[in-house]
Amino acid sequence: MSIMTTPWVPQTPHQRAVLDVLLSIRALNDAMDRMNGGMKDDMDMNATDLAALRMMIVREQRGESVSPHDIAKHLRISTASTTKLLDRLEGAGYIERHPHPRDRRARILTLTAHSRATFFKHFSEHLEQMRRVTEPYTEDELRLIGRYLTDVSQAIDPA
Amino acid sequence: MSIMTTPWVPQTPHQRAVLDVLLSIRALNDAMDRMNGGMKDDMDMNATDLAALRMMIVREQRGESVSPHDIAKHLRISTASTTKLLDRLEGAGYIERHPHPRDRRARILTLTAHSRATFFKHFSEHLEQMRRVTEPYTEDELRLIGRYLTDVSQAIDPA
DNA sequence: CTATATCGCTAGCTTAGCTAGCAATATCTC
DNA sequence: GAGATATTGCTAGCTAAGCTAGCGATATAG
Repeated sequence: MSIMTTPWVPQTPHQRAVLDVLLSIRALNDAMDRMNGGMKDDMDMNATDLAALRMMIVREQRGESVSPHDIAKHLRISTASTTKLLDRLEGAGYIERHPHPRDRRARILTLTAHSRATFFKHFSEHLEQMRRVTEPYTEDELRLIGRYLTDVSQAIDPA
Repeated sequence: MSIMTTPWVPQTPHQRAVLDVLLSIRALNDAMDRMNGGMKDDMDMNATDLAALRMMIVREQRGESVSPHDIAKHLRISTASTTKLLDRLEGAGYIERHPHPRDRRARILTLTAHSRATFFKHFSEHLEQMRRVTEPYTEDELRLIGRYLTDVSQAIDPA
């Protein structure tokens, strides 16, 4: 059985360490599921809408713009579902739809200040706990960890 | 704005490093959203059912048993929705409902071999990529990373 | 032993995702 | 340029998945 979920038995301490890290990533995924579940309750929002918000926050941080199509691709839902999702988010004052400057079919989506504030308000408790466990590490260690996390993100989602 | 989503401006290189790590965790969460979206498509399954499966796999790895109630709490859905979810998973041959040995009201849920095999089959490509980026790190580095990831999981979801 | 709480379920309602298809616009091909 | 084709986001109507209310069976507290 274990050979199915984790396809090899580690032969060396290094392989064992690799496996442990991969397992801890799965556990982290699971913990994040739970955190997202909690936020969805607290913000009175469904899981998909919250994931869309999270995606927009990440994109904004990178200085990238977001279109309805981007949301659909990211969440793997249809563009029709995306329209409804955006209606909900816009109705609740979380986002705004703006015309694209060059393509008159397209829209540019932006977060409202209210959206960022609300998201942060509900995320801050978790953030505080995360900061608490992060701070004890040295700068070099943090750089290593940051690099690894970025590597994994890219491995998981090359786009 | 940035002061809203990330409530402080780092003053020292160490604080900057902490912030970078926290941001990369958010990016990882985002990448996992996308990975889960892909798997849900490939396995022809909805996001919640897949999250339930993921949770059961993690619990199994820890040697813990899972009840319908555990699923409801984990995913923050009602027990009624959980019953339907379990009907779907059972119907598709992913799980089995067994009687609890001591409590005749309760059930014990188990994964089928088919379930583990299917999950792994669709997860393996991502796993391979993750292993590829993980392997170059030294044993000591991996232990550090593993420890941090476990810390963060616990910080996010103490239960 | 009675009273209360818990477990998982059913019934019926509501919400959110899907397919099909459209108008408007952009881009490709000649 | 002109016509064909592709893309963007939307509406309409259907299907699926979550919710509340409440139930029978069983366990536990007083």
